[in-house]
Amino acid sequence: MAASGRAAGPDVIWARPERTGRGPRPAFTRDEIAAAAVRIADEGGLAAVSMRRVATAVGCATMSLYNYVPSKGDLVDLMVDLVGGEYELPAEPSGDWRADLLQLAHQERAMMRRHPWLAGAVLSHNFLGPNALSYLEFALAALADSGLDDGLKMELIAMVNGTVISMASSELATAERAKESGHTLEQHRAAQAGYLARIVADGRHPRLARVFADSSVPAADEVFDRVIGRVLDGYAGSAGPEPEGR
Amino acid sequence: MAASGRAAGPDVIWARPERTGRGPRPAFTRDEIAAAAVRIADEGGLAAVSMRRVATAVGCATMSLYNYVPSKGDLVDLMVDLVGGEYELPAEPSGDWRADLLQLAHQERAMMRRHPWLAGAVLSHNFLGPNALSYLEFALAALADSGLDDGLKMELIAMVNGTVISMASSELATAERAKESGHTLEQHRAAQAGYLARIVADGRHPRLARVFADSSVPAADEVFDRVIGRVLDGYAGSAGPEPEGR
DNA sequence: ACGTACACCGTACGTCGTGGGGTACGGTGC
DNA sequence: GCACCGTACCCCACGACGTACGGTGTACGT
Repeated sequence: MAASGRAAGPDVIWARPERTGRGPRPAFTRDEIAAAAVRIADEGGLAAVSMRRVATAVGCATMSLYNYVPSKGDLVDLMVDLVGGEYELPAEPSGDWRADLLQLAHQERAMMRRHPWLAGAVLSHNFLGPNALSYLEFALAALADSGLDDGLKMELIAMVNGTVISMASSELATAERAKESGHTLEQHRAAQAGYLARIVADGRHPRLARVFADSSVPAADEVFDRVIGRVLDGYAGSAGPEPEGR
Repeated sequence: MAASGRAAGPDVIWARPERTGRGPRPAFTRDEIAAAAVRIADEGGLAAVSMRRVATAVGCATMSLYNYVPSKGDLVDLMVDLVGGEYELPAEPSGDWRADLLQLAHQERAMMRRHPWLAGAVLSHNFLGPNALSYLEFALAALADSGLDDGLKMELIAMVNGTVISMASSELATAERAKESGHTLEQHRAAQAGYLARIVADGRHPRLARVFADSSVPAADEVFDRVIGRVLDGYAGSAGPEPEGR
């Protein structure tokens, strides 16, 4: 009665055991398959990840993948969590929660650049896999002595995450657009500037015109640090009633 | 020489004239087509938007759409900018820039709920169409007397945008997940809680366990206002050297 | 040792975006 | 007024997609 063709198992891929003990030994692991999918996505975008391509990459027939993964959506879940394992989480927080969160943000940004499909994937598949949970646990540990209550801790973590994703997305989307129109990034920027100049020339967007006139396009790295710092500062003042011995 | 099969025209859909004057009169306008596509996406997600479905919706053959739109990607551009026209921008800013930006954020959030596909679409197709430019112009006008320099104004606008999108995305992604697994939102939340409880039970995520234990799930609306307010506050202190009569 | 659950895979169905090419229409230049 | 030709329209077709189905062989639990 429930949905269409979902199997009887749980609807969370990580709650589904990888092996039941019966029958022939599987030739691969989920991680191998997910890793192959990640490789494909890294150099062709998420759209290039097809069951056929993943299958040939790992070396099996297309339909054999369905012995490991109930559907393609779950494969993307696995991909997201697999790259989530690339976080290098220290065993213990440093004691400076601002520095720790900034470090996490830097790592996340680097991951988004290594895996340009990641930003889009996490937004539509925001389920918490094991690696995401480890990340969360560490971030919470880093915020342990921040004075924030639990709700604010989660809020801040989500905020940092969202900010990183949104900054990375806009970077990546323009790069993507440039690539698919066959231009270099500079050609694309120039074309876009020309388009905007033509639009703005009608005089109905005076402020926009002034902003675009001195388009300095500041170094993205500095902007990133500044914005994340601002987010952290915004929460730093919200410490709870108990005094902290700073 | 340039790309593969791009037509000779400009690579920005809005720079392409809708009618050149020669040949038979077009039966539709781009806006009609985009509106049909929006209707389809509203009730089936962006994945439900196919050239065939849009064509039957407007009442023409599939391939006839390509007389109006060079590719499906450009159709999505048109869709994004079409709903961008739903902003109700006052003729003049109110004079309180915080209130104005909060108002814009509320409108944006409402749009994301009316059009659940929008969040994902703007992130991958972040090009500036006419309506997006009007939005930007108004936001800049609202920030005219904020004391922020132009770079910070744009940064703040992007930040508010990104925050709204990221909050909306996470809401929508869980709703989507619930729907496609055939559960109601409560069933889904319960299933997810059960999954997390089982994971967390191994004791290796103590802080996470505590956070999930008192999962209050606060009212989303309040959190939204609070977070946006925090973002605005974070920039309110960055006024430039010229004194403002606060 | 047996039975059976499961890994494997070939085939097939419906859908997708879109290229090619034929036909009818209607502004533009003589 | 007429010829021209760029454009709108549409049918057909291609390759790729996700995945349902059903058959075959293997190795574990009993």
